Amino acid sequence: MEEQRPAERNAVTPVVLGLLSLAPRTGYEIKQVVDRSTRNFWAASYGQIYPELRRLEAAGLIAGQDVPTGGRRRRLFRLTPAGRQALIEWLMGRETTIELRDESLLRLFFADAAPLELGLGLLEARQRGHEYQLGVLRSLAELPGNDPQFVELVLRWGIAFHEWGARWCQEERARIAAGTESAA
Amino acid sequence: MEEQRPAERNAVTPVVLGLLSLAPRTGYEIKQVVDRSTRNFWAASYGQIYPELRRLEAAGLIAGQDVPTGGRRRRLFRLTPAGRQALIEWLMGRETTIELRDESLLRLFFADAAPLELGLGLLEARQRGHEYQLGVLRSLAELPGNDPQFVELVLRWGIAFHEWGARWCQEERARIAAGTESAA
DNA sequence: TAGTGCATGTAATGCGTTACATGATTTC
DNA sequence: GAAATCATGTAACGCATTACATGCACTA
Repeated sequence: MEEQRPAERNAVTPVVLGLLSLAPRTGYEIKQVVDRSTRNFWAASYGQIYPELRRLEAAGLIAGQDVPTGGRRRRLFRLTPAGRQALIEWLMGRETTIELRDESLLRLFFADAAPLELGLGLLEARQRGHEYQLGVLRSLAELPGNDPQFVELVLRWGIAFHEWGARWCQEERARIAAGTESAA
Repeated sequence: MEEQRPAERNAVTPVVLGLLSLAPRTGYEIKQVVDRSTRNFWAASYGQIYPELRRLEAAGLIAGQDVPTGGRRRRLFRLTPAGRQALIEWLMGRETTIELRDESLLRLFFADAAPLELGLGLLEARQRGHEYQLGVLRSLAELPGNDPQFVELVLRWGIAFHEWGARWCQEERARIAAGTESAA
């Protein structure tokens, strides 16, 4: 028996619909924008994007038109009303996947197996990682042109998160160092 | 031409080595511990753990012995000196993968496509998620028995992170609500 | 004219989860 | 004696990344 497929969304569906809700784009452009914006909390690759664009067009959620540049073929997609509806339904969705794979935390977790200096070094490296990301995001925020408020909100989240993370590492390093002194 | 494989580590290698550095365990127990500790930042499944245990034993990094409980077979693994060395080398490693897949942030990012109340609802839902995780981790922290200091450090990280995250959501909700009032 | 960027697309690869199979032991 | 838990193990599945193939356009 064939299953009914209401929309059959997958991991890239919301990214494609969402980005097209902000502006019409080609598959190539979608990938570029993802790499400069959502990549840090939601990645997507060509191998997902192009098949998904065809699927969503067949489902009537997006509409593509050929807009060649000279002899170079180019297909621009825009969101249809049905697509906007699907996006909003996803926004209202209940279940929410959140997954983290953080090797830096894993190293910290097992740092008791090595001398204390190694653990302190891990904390310092983690702090530097936060500070680096902070630099990237801050330069993004300083770029001219104002984003929609929730896009800007998420950028602010990233900045605040890395600020917090760097501070936390700093404080814990001081804490451990202080504990070592009194024990010595 | 056959490649030289120095250790051929994969994603579960450090978890297995690390957990066995704390205590000898069976594959089943490793899975249990992972699900109660590292799962939130580094997951592992049976399909990875059991093959990896055999692989690591063949490589001499861990040693298994049969310790049946009555007629139920049971194989306990412990770290060898070579395994401890491999763990420390991983701890000193330079490249560090950090990946996040956070559908809640993705929804926020695209919330401009819907009425403002929906975006505020997303922030509130995110805050509740943080508060829920906070409850889980706090009850973990209150459990008797003291963990090694870096294990405890990572638990503190989780608690501090969710405290920060909940506070951030709260503040941004207030911020947006204030902005709406003055605009009205 | 060589190299980079725009643009589309797919095949192969690798990996992790899910689901299932098996069987013993403990608990209610 | 039924259900839950301990314990091991693997096959199938789904999914995402990587890598490659193709070809045009721009620029140094």
